[in-house]
Amino acid sequence: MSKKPIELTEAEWRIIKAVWAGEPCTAPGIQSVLEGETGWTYSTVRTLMDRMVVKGLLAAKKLGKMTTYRAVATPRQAQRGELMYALKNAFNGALTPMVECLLNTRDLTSDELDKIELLIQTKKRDVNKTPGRG
Amino acid sequence: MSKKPIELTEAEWRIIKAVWAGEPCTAPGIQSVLEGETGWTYSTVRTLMDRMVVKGLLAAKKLGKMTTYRAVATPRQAQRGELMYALKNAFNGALTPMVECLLNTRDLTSDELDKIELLIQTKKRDVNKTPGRG
DNA sequence: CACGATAATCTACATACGTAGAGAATGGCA
DNA sequence: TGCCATTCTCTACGTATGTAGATTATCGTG
Repeated sequence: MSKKPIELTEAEWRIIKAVWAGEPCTAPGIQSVLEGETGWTYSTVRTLMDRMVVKGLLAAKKLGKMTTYRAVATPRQAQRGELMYALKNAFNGALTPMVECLLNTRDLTSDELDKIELLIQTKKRDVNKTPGRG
Repeated sequence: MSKKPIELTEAEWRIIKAVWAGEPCTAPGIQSVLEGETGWTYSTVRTLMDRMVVKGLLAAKKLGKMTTYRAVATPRQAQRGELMYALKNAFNGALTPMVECLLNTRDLTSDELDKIELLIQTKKRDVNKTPGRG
């Protein structure tokens, strides 16, 4: 039942983010949105989108002469998939080292640190409420 | 000068982790280590390793009939690269949401939470010492 | 020195990915 | 109704990736 983790290439990320931003949408629409940053032609965008449909990342529906697309994968799922990939491969599933590496990745503002600390605190409260997993 | 971020495929991750674990090493050695989990033949392992040399991930040196390999990419670099990929594509560079998603990825033990909280606290102290960026 | 075990080299092939052109279809407007 | 613009469909091609077989070279041993 549980869908296996999603993995997206950079090109696919660009596409799906544009789709999320304006669902439902058309290939020409996405192309014009991405044209500036990528320089992709209509053909390129269309090919990518159709391949993503095959992969189950997007869904397409034909309306008259146009095809509209919407995302099947949610931002959460996609983000999760990316994280799982890194977690599994780069950190052998160990979450704390991954967080640590992330925190060292760049200088954090004290604002960011505060936010993250708050997240931890909230989590802690949850852990105490919800009986722990094994 | 600054090396551009490293990205590894799953196969490459397996290889490089085995290499890190026993540098310097040989292809037959890595193959026998990975045989159980992957079923890869010598040819497969060898091809992967040589391609990784071309990419600058590993370095090879010939000693008599054997070729020994060592990693060029460090674990830090490789992990960093993976993280950057996710950060850039899945989170548009926003670190806090990434940490948040990570924390929601699975139930954390209160031990893990403590460790992470400690990391934050340490960071906070650093921020106060080191003059902030911008 | 000849042979067998081990390692190496070369070649191959299917699938995925990035990128796109050429030509067909279709719908709206003059 | 015919033409033009818009969109679609098909095909293509180079590189990357996963996977590996066939053949050759080499080192140590008898």
